[in-house]
Amino acid sequence: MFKKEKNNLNSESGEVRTRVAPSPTGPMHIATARVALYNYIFAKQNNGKFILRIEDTDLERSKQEWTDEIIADLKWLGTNWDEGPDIGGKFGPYKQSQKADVYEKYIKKLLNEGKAYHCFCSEEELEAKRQDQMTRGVAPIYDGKCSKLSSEEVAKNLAEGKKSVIRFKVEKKKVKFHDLICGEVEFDMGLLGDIVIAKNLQTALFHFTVVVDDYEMKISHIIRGDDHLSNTARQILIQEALGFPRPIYAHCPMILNPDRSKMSKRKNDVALASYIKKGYLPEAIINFIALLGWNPGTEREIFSLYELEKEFSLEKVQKAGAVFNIQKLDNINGYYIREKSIEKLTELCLPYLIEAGLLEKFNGDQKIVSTGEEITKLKLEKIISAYKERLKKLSEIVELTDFFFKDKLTYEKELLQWQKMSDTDIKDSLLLCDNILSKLDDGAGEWNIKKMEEILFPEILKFNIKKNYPENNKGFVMWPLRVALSGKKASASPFEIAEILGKEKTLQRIKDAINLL
RNA sequence: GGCCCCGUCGUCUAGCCUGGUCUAGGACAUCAGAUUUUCAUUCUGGUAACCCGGGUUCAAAUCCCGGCGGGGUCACCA
Repeated sequence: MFKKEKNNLNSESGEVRTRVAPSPTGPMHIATARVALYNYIFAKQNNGKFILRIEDTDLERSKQEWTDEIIADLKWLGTNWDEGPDIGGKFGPYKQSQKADVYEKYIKKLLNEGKAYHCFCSEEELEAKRQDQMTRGVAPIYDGKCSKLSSEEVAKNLAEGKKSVIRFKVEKKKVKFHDLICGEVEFDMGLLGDIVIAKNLQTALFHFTVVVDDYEMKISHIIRGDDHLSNTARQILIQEALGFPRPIYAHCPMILNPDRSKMSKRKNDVALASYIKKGYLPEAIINFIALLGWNPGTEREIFSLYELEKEFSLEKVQKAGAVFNIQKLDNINGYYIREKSIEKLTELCLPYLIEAGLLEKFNGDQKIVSTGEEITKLKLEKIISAYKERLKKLSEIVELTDFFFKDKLTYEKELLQWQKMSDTDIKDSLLLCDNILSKLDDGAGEWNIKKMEEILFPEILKFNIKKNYPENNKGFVMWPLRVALSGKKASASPFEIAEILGKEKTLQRIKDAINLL
């Protein structure tokens, strides 16, 4: 792949204005998030404006709830838009559904100038023709039948109320345009049929509304997905017919499934909302999607949104699609989790613990655990702290720490076994823990990790000698203790857990384990 | 099928424009080791790629041509 030639990224004159134009027909796609990010950053670095436009012309499929989700998602990412209708002092999104009159004006203009025409072909008729073309191995395009209708026939059909759509006459010529990412692109429009730009005067369709809105919103740069590359030529033709200036285009490569097809919900989780729910941090998502198809040309990989505004450049965006690699996302997310302060991380984890029913309600600083017991903010922070390094995503906090919030633990007794210990050995080991740890004076502040190590470690040595275990292998005591306290084979240090659990609960759990044997 | 785009480790990529410094660099994943009571973190090391074939050249991942492969798009969706 060759480097794109350098471009003056600013439009000829005036302000840089970019937009993201999702359609609210489902959850916001992760690819939309990336396109939004690129548009946002590009606008920021050029002192321009970033705009959100909801493309809800398809009334049947568009839903307000999805619009709400798009808004929430964008805010979550931190890619706020700079303009829009006033909604209680804040910027709302522009919505195409509210602009029918504007589109109608332009549709009429094209109709009057003979650049568009009414088409009375039925969908069945069209479908049949398409099938025929396909079987003959020709490109399935509209034959332009209705463009040949006389104005009398059209008037007659219209008067009869015959169902029609409005088609744009596609000029049979080559359309060439420059793309900031793809370079020079050329399409032969002779290969395309006349496109439907509106179902009727009141209902304009995608290709048309995009062109009109980008003009009316004075969009200077259109940064969007690669899948729109071939749409661009048609839209340029509509622009020309309407006498609009041509914006600057930049088509980003697709985000791919592992099999290299366009990332789709059938093969992947594509909704940004679902990543939010799983507990990915906005910093991580931003960083990760920015890197999907772009890199700074250095070996640096960690970027905040603010830093991206400084470093990002469209020239360094790849032309090839990029596979969405969840492992890399997890890695970056883990990094940002580790970067969080304990206070902040605890706050972020709280909703997950509550949703899982581990924590019930708040009582000022005290949180009520599902068992009815109260837990202090400090203790909660200790729990989170113990698991900070193990967290890849926030939702994992539940399975990692649930045992802190339960009364009784359930686990297989086999789990208590370290190497080839017999039940008696395990019992002896646990009895040792019970015996030694119970000596610690809780009231005197002795119940802490340091003290536990101090008194138990020498005893482990003796225990190992007595049992003929390798002297330095603390596992013969620590492993059964870990399982007794957590019920899990992977956990934080048993002492760390014991300290958080407190003396009473710790000893109780050790006894519970002994009873299992 | 037509048209368009793309092709460096498994994945994201640096290098390509301006050929030699590339025995191809980094990151994730993976493997091994260190630390450790487990997992994780951290650190060290390893395995692993220029799609193929021609051509140009003293020299090609880099330039040219041809194949092959992958993807996108061809709606009264966006």
